[in-house]
Amino acid sequence: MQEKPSPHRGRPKKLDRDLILQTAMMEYWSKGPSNVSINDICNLTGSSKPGVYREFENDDGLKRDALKAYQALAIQPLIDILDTDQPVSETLEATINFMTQDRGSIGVPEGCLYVIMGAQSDQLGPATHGELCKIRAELLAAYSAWIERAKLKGQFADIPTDVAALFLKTQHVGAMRMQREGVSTQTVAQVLRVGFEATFLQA
Amino acid sequence: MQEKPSPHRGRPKKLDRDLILQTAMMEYWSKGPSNVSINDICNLTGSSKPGVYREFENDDGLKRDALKAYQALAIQPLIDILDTDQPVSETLEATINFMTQDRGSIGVPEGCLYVIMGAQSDQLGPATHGELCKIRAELLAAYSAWIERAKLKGQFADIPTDVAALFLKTQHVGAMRMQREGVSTQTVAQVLRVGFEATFLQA
DNA sequence: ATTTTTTCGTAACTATAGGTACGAAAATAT
DNA sequence: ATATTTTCGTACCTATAGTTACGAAAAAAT
Repeated sequence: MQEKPSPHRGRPKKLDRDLILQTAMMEYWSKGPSNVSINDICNLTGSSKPGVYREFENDDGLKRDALKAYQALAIQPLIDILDTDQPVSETLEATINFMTQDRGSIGVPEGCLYVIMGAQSDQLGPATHGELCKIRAELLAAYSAWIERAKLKGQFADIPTDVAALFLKTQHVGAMRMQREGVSTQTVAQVLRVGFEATFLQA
Repeated sequence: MQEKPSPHRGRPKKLDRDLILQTAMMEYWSKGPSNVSINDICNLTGSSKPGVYREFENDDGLKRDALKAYQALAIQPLIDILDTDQPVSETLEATINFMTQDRGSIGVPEGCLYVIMGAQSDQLGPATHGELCKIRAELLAAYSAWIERAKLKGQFADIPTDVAALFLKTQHVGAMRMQREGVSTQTVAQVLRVGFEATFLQA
């Protein structure tokens, strides 16, 4: 574990890449990507503008990397739940719990940055857009794999896998949207349950 | 029916309010509200900028009125379908048909301006935001009333009406989102069917 | 004709966004 | 010490957004 893969020459690096990334992610998440400028990020982190551009190339690059950070923080755990081989009903419970967990208590904004960016992709650059596509594919793949496994257990309704995956993602996105609009956690969970149980066959 | 409630004095009005409104609505709808400037609207309609401001007060006012025009064009018909007293299965069919009708053939963009604006409300002014809330309330009320009627007929699952209304709206919004992302009309219809039939009890 | 009323549209203003030129600063290597 | 390398950050540039000041134009009323 090398502390510094440090270049042995030149002025030492001051810019804190990770601080910028975390700050950007949280700002985009809570205020919406279009309401956060590079200037804002600079002021919040004490970085200089050229520094940020040197590190992330441009606005698009910063957004893409912030989205990557978000995927690691909040999407991958969901995928992991879906990938875990456990009874169908337990996966459903775990998924609902994950989606409706209290955000305030863990110091994280409502909603989902991936969903927000997806709904505002008309204002994003090609790099961020590409990352969005990648995450969408990963999520759909995770849903599809889980559905296939549930089908083998005879616990999933007779619905084409691709359609079912889109359906589940619709519920997911809908939950994030409602959460952002201020619908109570309890209600969101109830709505999710309606959707998830619609595809679920009691063993 | 008075052709002109015309002011009898002053320079005659040249500005075409309706042309601006229709143009703005279509542009917002197809490109996203934040990708259409007042300048664009002026160029497209041959209006002058101060003219537009005189008529709509500001950007927010224009967006609000464009959204109103959209509601009359594309939301009210859906509410009318829900309000029509007909067998539950027929309402479901009509709704799915309405949501997945071919847009190209009737010269109208994919997706739904109301859904788009709702997903980008962090970039909208108070007037447009207020109109969004109004439409959301109208839609939820229409869904709720329909659900109550279906329940009386014994054709709706045992789900709290407010939860069911949010669930149906989730399907609606999801369909519009998928349509915008390029999912085929057929697939969107299939996904909608999964959701709608989940709440439907055969008579 | 002249005044009054209403609308017109050119040409500005202001703010902020993304983005960069460039010389100074801080470290190592010679 | 000097040269080399790397990063730093002030100060700027450009584009475009929303918005408006203001004098001209076109009609009706006097």
